[in-house]
Parts: sequence; structure tokens; C-alpha cells
Amino acid sequence: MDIQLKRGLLDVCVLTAIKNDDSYGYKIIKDLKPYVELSESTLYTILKRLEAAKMLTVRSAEHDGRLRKYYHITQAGVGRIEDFKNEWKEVVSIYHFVIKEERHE
Amino acid sequence: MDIQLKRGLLDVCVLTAIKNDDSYGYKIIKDLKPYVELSESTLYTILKRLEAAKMLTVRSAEHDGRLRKYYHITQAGVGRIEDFKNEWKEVVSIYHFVIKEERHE
DNA sequence: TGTAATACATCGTAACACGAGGTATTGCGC
DNA sequence: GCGCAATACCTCGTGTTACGATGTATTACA
Repeated sequence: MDIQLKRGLLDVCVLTAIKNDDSYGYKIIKDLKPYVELSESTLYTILKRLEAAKMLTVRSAEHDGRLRKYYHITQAGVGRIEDFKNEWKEVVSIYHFVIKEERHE
Repeated sequence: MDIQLKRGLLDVCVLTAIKNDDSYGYKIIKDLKPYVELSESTLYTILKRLEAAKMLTVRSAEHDGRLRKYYHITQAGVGRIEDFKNEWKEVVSIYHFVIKEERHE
């Protein structure tokens, strides 16, 4: 998938991945795999960004002797998803513009 | 509209705007206005990029004593639009992922 | 013993949209 | 005739971003 096209979707995907249940880095990547591929470096950048924007909170926990950082969505994070849903209408109208501009002959 | 979300759409919008008839900078902006707002600096950056990628060709012409640069789409440019249409399926599947993850209770 | 999987992290780079600023002409109101 | 909006082009610097490369450490299994 085109990198530029992913840009507006990744933040919302990550937020969606933790929306119903707190999750952690490795699991988020696996859960999103069927929809979008993202590398670890990309994910950790996103998580840092979303934390700075107060769209999620972090909690460290030990699991089987291994560190895990669980991410929990905030109200602002939920709002970000809602904003995306509203913007979706605009995206669809752009898509229709692109497909309707066919030469009908 | 969120800048990041626009990123994957702008190139295709510009290509669509010149697809059926050659067009020029100022007109492209006005034609796209109902769908996406883009500034002149953004458009000229895009046009340069698409030209470098051989997705369009340029032809200068004088119109009412004023210079106009007409942009014409190439086969590669048409291919870019087709690629977008195919990627659209992935985008829709992401959208469905986002909206389906509602807590049903 | 080694190798994949799990789990975290940082750094540098290239791509990109945009605001701010610039040049020059036409056309209209006053 | 003067100013200003509209038309039409352009450049530069900046901040945001996705990603590959790279690093650390543990568990599980062949």
C-alpha cells in the first residue's frame, strides 16, 4: 500500500487496536496485520506521538519475565477516531470524483 | 481535513483534474476546491513531482498576454489513478475495521 | 546450540504539505 | 489615473512523518 495513503490511517488504526482492550506493541502489530502492515519503528513512533497528544496512556507490566507496556486509550483518543469517521465522508467524495471522471464514449 | 489523510489523495486528485482535458495551475485549484482545498505552493510542488515521475507533460502557452502552463497526463499518470482505485479496497477494509470495533453492549 | 519469536528502543533519512514571500499582468470600481 | 482583486506563475524553509537499520534482552523450541 502506498505510504502516503497510509499516513492518515495509521494513527486511527492504532487507536482502534487498543480501543476495546488495552494492548501492547507486539500485539498491536499482529492485530493490525490483516488490515495494514506497519513496522516496529513506525509503531513506536506512533505510540510516542499519541501519548504526547494525550490520546493514550501507558502502563508497564511484567508478563512471563518480559516487560510489556500496555497502552490505554483516552477520551481524546476516542475523539480522534470520531473525527476520522467524519472525515471519511470527504474521502469518499474524493474517491467518487476520481472514478466518475471517466471519459464516457 | 487532516493533512495526513490528504497526502495519499492529492496526487491522484491533480491527475484526475487533468485527465480528460489539459489544465493549468490556477484552474486545477478551482476545479478541485469542492473536493479538496490545496494551496498554490502545494500544487506546484505536486506538479513538479508528477512531471519528474513522468506522469504528466508540460506545455507553455500564452493566453490573453498571460503565461499559462498546460499539463497533460501520460500513460503512467493514468496508471497511477488505476493503482489508487485498486488500493481503495484496502482503504475501505481499514475503514470497516475502525467502525466495526465498537463495543456492542 | 542456534534460531525464531517476543518485546522493547533509537537514529538518520527522504518525502511531503504548507505558509510566507516574491514577480507580473489584466480588469474593474471609484 | 489609482488601487485592489483576480489571474498566473515561482521558491524557500519548516515541521511532520514512515521506515529501514540497528541495538538489547528474554523465552521457546528444534
